[in-house]
Amino acid sequence: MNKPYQILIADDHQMFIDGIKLIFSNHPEYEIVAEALSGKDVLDRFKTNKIDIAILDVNMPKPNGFETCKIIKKQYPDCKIMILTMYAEGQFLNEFIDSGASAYVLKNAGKAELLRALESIVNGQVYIGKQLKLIADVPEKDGFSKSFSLTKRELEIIALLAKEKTSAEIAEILFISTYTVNTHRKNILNKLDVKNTAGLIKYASESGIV
Amino acid sequence: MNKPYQILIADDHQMFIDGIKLIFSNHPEYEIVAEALSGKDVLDRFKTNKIDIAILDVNMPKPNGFETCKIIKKQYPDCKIMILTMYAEGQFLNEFIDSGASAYVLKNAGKAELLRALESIVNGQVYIGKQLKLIADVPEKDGFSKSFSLTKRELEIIALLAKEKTSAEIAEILFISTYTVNTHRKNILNKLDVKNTAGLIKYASESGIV
DNA sequence: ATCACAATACCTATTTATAGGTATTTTTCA
DNA sequence: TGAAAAATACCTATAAATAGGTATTGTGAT
Repeated sequence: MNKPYQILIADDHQMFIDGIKLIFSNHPEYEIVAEALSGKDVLDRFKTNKIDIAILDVNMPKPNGFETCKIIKKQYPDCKIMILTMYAEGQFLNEFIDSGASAYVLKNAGKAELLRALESIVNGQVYIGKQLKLIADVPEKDGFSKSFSLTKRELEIIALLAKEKTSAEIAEILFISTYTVNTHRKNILNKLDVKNTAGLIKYASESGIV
Repeated sequence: MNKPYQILIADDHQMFIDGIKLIFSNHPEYEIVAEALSGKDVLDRFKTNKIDIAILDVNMPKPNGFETCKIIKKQYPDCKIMILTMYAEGQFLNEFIDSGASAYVLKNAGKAELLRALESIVNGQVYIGKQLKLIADVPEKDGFSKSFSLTKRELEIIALLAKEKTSAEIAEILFISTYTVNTHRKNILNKLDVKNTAGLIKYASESGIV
């Protein structure tokens, strides 16, 4: 086997770092050689360790994930970087593209997706978490660029539809008019280019947002 | 109707117990007659209650799920036991078989699977969660995969619903009456214990049917 | 041969979803 | 601050789904 990839993990919560370490514990192709609790920490670790892949939390203190990423990329252009984020916020997409990172994944993505993202990275590809792709205008790599972006509200409504709620029930839960819910549903169906709720739920399920 | 099955739930997190109770709240065929927060608790409850089915968390304190299970089985061989686990860990499979339990299900399995597992149990079958079966290489004895008892026709209709077809379209494709399609849909919703097509497609998607 | 189940079909009533609009207010960002 | 995007709301009409039934025919297993 090749030498394992040397990985740095950075997050301001030690527990989260431990969780990630656990995932890697039975994956000898990756070796965690450094941990950091802040952006400044990360840069220090880079001075003493050889890092192949850095996994950075967006919401890290001092220089945040994206800022840290840019600095690293300038000094160590060969290092691949994965950005982890807590919430599916679309506005960070531009920052992500700017930062030069190779992967953008939700924290609650689960083990399988984390490993898939790493695999993409080591193969020189860019990986964007499925949930994040839904809310961002990301061109699909296979020519057909399905370009849509679901808003926060639309994602809320999808989540409730997946819980078998009717428009009227959703309206009550969100304190808005049933008319509004139906408008949102109309827009969602158009954006995702599906014909009905069945298609919508199937799409959402496959994309990992429900 | 027959007398409801008397159920005990054991988990060291009260919130989880409450969640399970909610699932049963509109299933009068099951009645929760006891709760326990530890293995020792469970054994105490057995002394005062008649229990038909015990639902035990693996990671319970004192005697854990499997140990508790063995003790119960020795004293109350007629009691059926369902073991719940947080993670899809294969190494517990042997313990499960040893323990004499009747069902082994992931905690995040969802309502439908929980109910299906219970149905299997009361029919004297052994049920192993789909995700667990995948990692455990359990031979497909007759009855395992059939436990959710969807008919061939019902599966066809689910597949077409996932392709965004309406009842009328399905009727045309299958050369049957729309009435018949709707009857099937009614039966499917009942069997899977979902409220509408959204729930149906979500379930089908999670189960790998579509 | 009979029994259970699957598949079929029909009926009615009600609820919910979809499709076509228009239009105002609020938020976000350049 | 001004434009764009998001969220809101309303209206109407039709299509579709859901829920409650009942009932007949085919089919495979004991």
